[in-house]
Amino acid sequence: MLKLSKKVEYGLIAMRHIASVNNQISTVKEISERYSIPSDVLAKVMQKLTRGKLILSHQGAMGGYTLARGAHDISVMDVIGVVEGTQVGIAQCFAETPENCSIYSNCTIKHPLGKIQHNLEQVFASMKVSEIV
Amino acid sequence: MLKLSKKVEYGLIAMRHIASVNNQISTVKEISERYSIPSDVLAKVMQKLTRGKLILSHQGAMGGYTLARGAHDISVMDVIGVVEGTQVGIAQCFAETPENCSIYSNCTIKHPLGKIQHNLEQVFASMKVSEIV
DNA sequence: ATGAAATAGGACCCCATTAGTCGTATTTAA
DNA sequence: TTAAATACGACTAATGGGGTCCTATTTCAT
Repeated sequence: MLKLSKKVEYGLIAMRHIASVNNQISTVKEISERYSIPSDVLAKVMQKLTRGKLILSHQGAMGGYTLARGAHDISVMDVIGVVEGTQVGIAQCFAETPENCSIYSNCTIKHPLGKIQHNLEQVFASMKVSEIV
Repeated sequence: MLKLSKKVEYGLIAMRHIASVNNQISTVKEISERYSIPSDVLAKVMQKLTRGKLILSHQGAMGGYTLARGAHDISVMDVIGVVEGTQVGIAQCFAETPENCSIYSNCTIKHPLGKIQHNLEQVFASMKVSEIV
């Protein structure tokens, strides 16, 4: 409950890694071996980060990834949002299909949860990749 | 990802309900019908809240539950902590068995995640049952 | 030109956790 | 003594997270 997914963890580790080598090109192989991350899983995460424009991919031999912008300009929230297609939602009522919640119409805690949700987002948004040391 | 469990939602709804009827005795039947919550599930949640000393149980006919202290003195964090036996941990490294994490020794984001974890706890701790309107 | 090294991405499976159900025992007011 | 309530363990079903496998595509280097 309330746990980050491995995908997000891997994404953060990878982003930090690239930043830590001064944004020199880094490969999935290199990162997955360095941090003991299953390479197939990491590969998919990198592809999502690419589609989300947080990193740039360089295809072909000698290829790899670099950051798309400065590490101070990418937040943990950005990574979460891109890696998980959906935005953070601590309850169904903040997901795409609120009606799917079994108690939606009778629920009395939607508004306070919304406030909590907002505060959580701020926590994630305030930490930047550059601060992950 | 990062979602509260139904148990926690049910617990919050129940706590709020009891507070909203001025702490008069409330039954599982009453609450489960009012909010369309499966009564067996709610019953177990109430038992956990009782064991966690957030509410008082009154057994036997005409029994039910009341709050154990003022609604201003019970936080969302309290409810989460009691309903989920374990504390909130956004990653394995903050659970009872950190070593279970597949990348523990090579992980570079333990410290920053710890900081985020702390901030999240503050968000949950700062909202009280009395504020759930 | 060709082969090797890299990203791109779909299909599939395993398993742990969550959510819910069922059955039974116990307590207590009327 | 009965009915209404809590207490609680055992079981099942559903969901999602995490991981593996396979193939295609791109591009550098020889």
